Amino acid sequence: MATATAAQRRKQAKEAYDAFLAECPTRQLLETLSDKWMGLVLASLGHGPMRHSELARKIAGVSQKMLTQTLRTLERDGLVARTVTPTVPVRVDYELTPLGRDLAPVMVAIKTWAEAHMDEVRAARTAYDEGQPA
Amino acid sequence: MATATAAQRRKQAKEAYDAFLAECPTRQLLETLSDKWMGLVLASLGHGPMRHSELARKIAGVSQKMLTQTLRTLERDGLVARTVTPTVPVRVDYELTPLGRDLAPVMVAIKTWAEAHMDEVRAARTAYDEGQPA
DNA sequence: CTGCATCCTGACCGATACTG
DNA sequence: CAGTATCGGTCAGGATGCAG
Repeated sequence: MATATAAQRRKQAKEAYDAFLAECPTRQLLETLSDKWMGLVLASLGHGPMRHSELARKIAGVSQKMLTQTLRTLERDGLVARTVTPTVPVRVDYELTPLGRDLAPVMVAIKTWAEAHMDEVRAARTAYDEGQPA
Repeated sequence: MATATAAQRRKQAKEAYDAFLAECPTRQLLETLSDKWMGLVLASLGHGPMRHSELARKIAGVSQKMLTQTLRTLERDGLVARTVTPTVPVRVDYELTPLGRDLAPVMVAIKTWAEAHMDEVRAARTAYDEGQPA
C-alpha cells in the first residue's frame, strides 16, 4: 500500500536523491534541465546579463513564448534573476544567480562536446543509414 | 480551398525552417542529447553493458517504446553498440562505444548536479510560488 | 526476451492579438 | 519592449498485440 511505501520513499529522498527513481524530485529537475532551450539560454547568460530581446536574437529559432516560458522556469528554480527597470519602454534584464553560474559550465560542456564530436556523429549516422535500407 | 493554402504555407515554412537548421548541425545534435531519457540511459550504461530488460528495470518509468527509441538513436549516432546473441531466447546487450564513453561523464555531471542542488532548487521554487500568488 | 506496428489521447508549441 | 491569453495543429509517447 501507499502508506509504508510513501514513508520509505520520503525517508530515502531525504537522505539521498536518486534520479533513477521515478518519484524522486531529481527526475523532474533533470527533465527540466534537459528541456530544449535550457542549455542554450544558460549558455547565453553565462557571458553576462541579457535582455529578453537580446536572447531572442541570439538564440535563433526560439519563439517569444518558449523563451519567456524557459526564463520563467529558470527564475522559479532560482537559476536566473529577473530585473525589471520601470522606464517608459520597460527594460528587463536576466542574469545568472550564483546557483545558475554553478550549473552553466556543465550545460556548456554538453554544447562543447556536441560541437567537438559533430563529425564523428555525422559519420556514424551515415554509416548506420547506409546499413539500414528503408 | 482555404485549407489547402494554409497547409501549403505551413509546409513551405517548415521546409524552409529545416533547411536553415541543416546549416547548424550542432543544434540538432544538442537537441538529441537533451532528449528526456538520453541522460539516464547514458548514465546507466556508464557502469558497463546492460540488457534491454535491465535498463527498463533500472530506469523507472520508461516505457518499452521510449527505451527502444532512445537506444536506436544512440546507436545511430555511434554512442552505443548493440550486440545480438542469437540464443533461443534472444539476448541483446547495449554497451557504450568509445565515443559514448567520452560523452557519458558529461551527462552524468548534470545528473549529479541536479541531485546535489535539489534542496536549493526546491527552496527557490517554494519562495517563488509564495511570492507569486495565483 | 526483444522489437516493431497500430491506435489514440493530450501535451507541446507556434501564431496571433491585446495589455502596460 | 516585455508579457499574457487563446486557439489550433502537430506529434510525442503510452497501451496493446503480434512476430522473431
